This record gives sequence, structure tokens and C-alpha cells, in this order.
Amino acid sequence: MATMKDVAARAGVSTATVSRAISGHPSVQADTAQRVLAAAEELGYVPNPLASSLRKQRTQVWALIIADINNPFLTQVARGLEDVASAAGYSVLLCNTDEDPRREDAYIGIAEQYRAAGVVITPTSPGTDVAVLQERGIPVVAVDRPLTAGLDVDAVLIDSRRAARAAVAGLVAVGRRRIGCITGPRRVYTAEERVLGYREALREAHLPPEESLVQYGDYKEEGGRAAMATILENDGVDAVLVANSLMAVGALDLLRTRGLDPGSDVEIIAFDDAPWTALLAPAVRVIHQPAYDVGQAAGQLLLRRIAEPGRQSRTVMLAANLGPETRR
Amino acid sequence: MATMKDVAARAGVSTATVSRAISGHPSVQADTAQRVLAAAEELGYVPNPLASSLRKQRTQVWALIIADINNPFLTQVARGLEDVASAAGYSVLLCNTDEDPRREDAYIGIAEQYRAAGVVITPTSPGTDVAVLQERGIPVVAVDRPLTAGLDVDAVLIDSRRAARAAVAGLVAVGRRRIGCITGPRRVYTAEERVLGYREALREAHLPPEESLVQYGDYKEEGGRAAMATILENDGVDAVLVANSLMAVGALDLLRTRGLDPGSDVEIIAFDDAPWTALLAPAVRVIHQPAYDVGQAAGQLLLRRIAEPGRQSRTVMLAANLGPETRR
DNA sequence: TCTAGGAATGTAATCGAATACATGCAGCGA
DNA sequence: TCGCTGCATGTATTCGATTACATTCCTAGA
Repeated sequence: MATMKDVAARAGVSTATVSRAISGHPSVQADTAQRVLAAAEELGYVPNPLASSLRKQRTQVWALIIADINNPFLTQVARGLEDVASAAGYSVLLCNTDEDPRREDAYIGIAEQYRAAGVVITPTSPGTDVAVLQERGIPVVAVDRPLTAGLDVDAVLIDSRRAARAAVAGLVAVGRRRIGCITGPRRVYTAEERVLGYREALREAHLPPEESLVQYGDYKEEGGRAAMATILENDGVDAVLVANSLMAVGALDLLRTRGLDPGSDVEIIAFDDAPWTALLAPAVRVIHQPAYDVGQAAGQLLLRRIAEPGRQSRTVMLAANLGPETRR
Repeated sequence: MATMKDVAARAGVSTATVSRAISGHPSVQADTAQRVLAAAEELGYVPNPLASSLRKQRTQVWALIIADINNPFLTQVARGLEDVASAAGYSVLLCNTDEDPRREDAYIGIAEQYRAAGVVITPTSPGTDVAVLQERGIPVVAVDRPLTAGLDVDAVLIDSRRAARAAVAGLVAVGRRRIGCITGPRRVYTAEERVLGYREALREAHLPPEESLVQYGDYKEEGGRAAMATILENDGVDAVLVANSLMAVGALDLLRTRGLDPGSDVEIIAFDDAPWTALLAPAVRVIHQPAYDVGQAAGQLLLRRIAEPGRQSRTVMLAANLGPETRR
């Protein structure tokens, strides 16, 4: 494996000049730079990122710390981020916390030790401690869920409260009156926001809030099934807002086993448009979340902050939209 | 940030002793080691993996190079691998090739430059060149798809030919006669294997092979839709074997738009049991692939080969099973 | 008592690139 | 012509851990 030293020898210059030529330092004369680049080419020289990182105390790696790699929303985010990353010469280290704060903390530690160039995270809670990253000057972008205000952290969020409110208002408009809500884990921002939107819509429609119609799940299939079962203990439930697609699967499956028809007996609106949701239209309506765009925006925020570390933090808010009543 | 030097100073020893004490080298006296560890603890010393990697020419990172991060089968593989990795102190760098050989090649280069401790890959073709990794002594495990024989590469495969054959035989047994097959891209091992299994079953049932009933898709939704449309140009098609769940979504969606009833008009059996496939039972039967186990097995092969580099390569073959006709 | 050998530890080189500081040389004004 | 400025390049240190080789000291055997 050719090193910088070999290139230097071949080009008849010092390693310092090689380093400068390769990184495009302006104080290298054009013909010298040419010679160096040619020598590097001939030797098939590839810089060793480990050595470079050790010296610079910074890698070309972004850490993406997400709650669940099986969640299609989050994998779309990952793609959006990855595309921005690889276009800019970064690689993405994917870390799966499983909503476990201890795993999350471990991965934050790894990102720090590896001197990640940036971290994109869906915090398990707003209190997730990213101070250790900030102290090291590693930029952090929170996606989907914010971190406690006061920290200098960029964020990309989806206005899911508004989307939830609009969805429930729509249900009211078509005559639904006893509307349930299956949301994610307590203290998870998106879960709470979606309930808030739901409650706002009920209030606006002068429908009474009923605590037993709101169930907190785990954002996974099983939680959706259990939550739906509990909600159905109330009589006359005629619609349910479900906070993500995996829980929607569980909820729909439970309806099926009870012999209820989603769409007529119980209308379902779910967040996230996974590929398969189209199959269930019009029984299920979906709220489209621009997942890929979220990942892209996160990557762009990271790039900008890497270029300009002192920049004031900002939050990008994207809209989620209720899909058409029938898909075709 | 405390370094080894600080620990050495505090414990009153040299950095060499610190290094040995921390890595558990036997030639360090017990009380010295104690002292060193105590000093490290007090200073909150954390080793710098970059420095360590530079010296050892090896990181604690595994690269997972997969075709599509949105494919639920592959994300399950990723989870299985990640669990083994983190239990053994490795992190996983996730790389998404999108079935593009050039991106694949770029990621192989990155894995090499970063001196990954191991690489797990779903090759875009059997000819994918991993020589550069092998020359550097980086162990490679092929998952889901093999690499050309002759290379000293471990592999974890699923016997999908047998599963495909059994599935089609089952279709024949219930009276289906004109059976189509939607498979993945040409030259992708699993895609070809599934067609082979399909053809074997037809042959055994003395049904004529018909080329127009076999369509190659892209393992994505859109490919499934297009393939199904082409197959339906044949009259009397009464069943279709689909090679993965994303294409099944497209195929089912097309049936729906044509007003055909999956399960009765056209029976569908699809590879991969995504969470939502349960919703479509009994219209669709699924072939369960042990994706998580594949990832785990890959991780274990990697660990063993890291421990014992000269070990002869082996292939682990796991079975895929046709699920019950109705799920409950 | 002397010495060979081994255990415990220290010294210093090493991995490969980046960069602070040093040097040499050309150009320019006085 | 002298000396200053600044560009181009070189020299040598640095990042932090690992490890080959050196040293010290103790013990056992002759």
C-alpha cells in the first residue's frame, strides 16, 4: 500500500508538499502539484483515513442513531441522509437503539470516541444527553423528535400535531363521533404531539375527550394490537387515529380477528405511508410523512454546520399530509 | 480528555505498562494492573480507537454492504448482525448499494480504507470483486447470495430453491395449473434459484414450462406491478409465485386495479413475511425466511474467522418455510 | 558466590497524515 | 547593493496507542 512517503519520493518533494498538494492548499505551485498528483495516480495512492483522522481528531463518518431499523419511516430517513452524506464524502454509521436509553447512550459514546464528524439522532427522550458530543464540537441534528430547548442543536421535525388535527377533523366531518387514538410511547415527542392534535380536533368539534379512547403503544405491531383491543372495550367506537404504520398493522389485524371491517365499521387513519398501505386503501387512509426529505434536510443541516460551526441552530419543520380518501 | 500518558503518570508507570494492563497482558503484575486500572477509572480514561486502529491496522467496525435498506428482509438481517456485533464490541457501518455495482465497489473500497474488521455483503452479482479485502486479510461473509466459488469466503444462504419448489408443488396440489413466477433481477442468485425451484416443481408435475409466465423484476414494488401486468397477458393464470414481499405489494396492487381477487382468482405465494403480510392472509401465503438468524449466523462466522483466520471457509444453509394456509 | 534465565517493566520506534515552524530564494524598494 | 517581504518548500513534531527491543532485578542452580 503506497503511503504519502512513497508519493513524496516519487515526485521528488517532501511529504508536507504532498499533503498540501492533495488537500489543494493554495501555496503549492501549480506544476509541483501536478507532479505530486501524477505520482499519486501512478502509485495508486489512497490516503489512510485512520491516520488522517487521528491527526485531525475528526473522521469522515456520520453517526445515525435511530430507534428502530425496522421502522420504514426511519429507513427512509436513513436513505435521505446517506445520499447527502456520500455525495459529500461521508460514510454513515448506523446505530439502532431499540428505544433503549442505555443503548442510545452507548452509541453516543461511540460516536464521540470515533470522533464522528456529525451525529443525527432520533432521541429516545427530549432529555437525551448529547452534551458530550457538543463539548467535542461534534454537530448534532435531532430528527423527528426535538431535544430539550436551550441546547444549540439543529432539528428536522414534522408538524404531526397539525396533521393529526386535520385528520381527526376530517373524521368528524364525515360523521364519525367516537374516535380513538393509538399513539406511541409516553414522553416520545411525536407520540405526544399526535395526541395533542387529536385532542385539539375533538375540542374544536365540541366532542368530549375520553381518556379510555387514547392508548399509548410501543410504535410496533404488538402495541397496536393491544391498544386496539383496549379501545374496543368502549362501545360504539367508529374511528381510530393510529400514530404509525407498524401499530396500524397490529390494529387492523385485531379488527380482522374481531370480524370488524376497517373503513366502514371503524375508520382508520394511520401515520406513515409504507408501500403496502396502498393495498389497504380505501379501508385505511394514511398521513404521508416526507421521510426521505427529513433525512436529506438533516444531512444538509449537518453539512452547513460543519462548514460554519458557530452558526445559530435552527429547526426545519416539514408538513405531513393526509392522503386522498381513495387512492385511485 | 485523558490519554494513556496521563494514566501512566498517575499510576507511576510507563505507557507500555498501561497498555498491557488494559489489554490484560499476562506479564503485568496483579497489583500494578490494579493500580493502573484504578488510575484509568479515576481519570475517566477512554481509549482512542483511532490511535489504536492506526497502530494495529484494524478497526472495531464491521461493514454491512446491502442492496436495499428499505427491504425488510435485509433490515432484519442487519439487526441480527448488529446484535452479534455489539455483544462482541464491534460497531456496524451500514452501506446501501441500491443494487448498483459501482456503489458496491465504492463501499468495498471504503471498508478497505477504514480497515474494517470484517465485511458482510449481499453481492450485487456472484462476480463482485472482494479480492482487495482478502488481500488485506479482511474476512468477508456473503449473505443471501453467494460469491463465485473458489474464493475463500464464508456464506450464509437460504435454501430458497427448495422453498420455491415446495410452494409451487403446493399450488399444483390444490389444483392450480397455470402458475406464473415473478422473480428478482437476472444474475441475482436468489432470483435465479427461485425460478429454478419453480421450474423443478412444474417439471415434477408434468406441467409445460412457459417462458412468458416467468418475469424478472427489480425486487421492488414497481417491478412487481409491471411483472404481474405482463403475466396477466396470458389467459387463465391462476397462481403466481413472487420472489419477495415488496414485489408482492406491486403485484397485489395490480390485481386489485384489475378487479381480480388474490387468493381465489389468482393465488399468490410470496417470499418474506413482513409484518403486514398477516393482514392479507389468507389471500396471500408467505414463505418465511429466517432473516434475523441469517444476520446472526453471519456475525458468528465473522467472529470465528477473526479468531482463526486460516479456518476453512464454510457455508451455512438455512431453510425457508411456507407458512400455514390461513394464519389463524 | 556467581551466573543463566525469566519475569516485570521501561524506552523508543512505529502506524500515516497534518501542520507549526524553519529555510531558502526571488523580487522589490531604498 | 543591501535588506526586507513573502512565496514555495522542507524539517520535524504531533495525534495516541501498540509493541519490538532493552533493561532491571530476582531466583535457582552450579
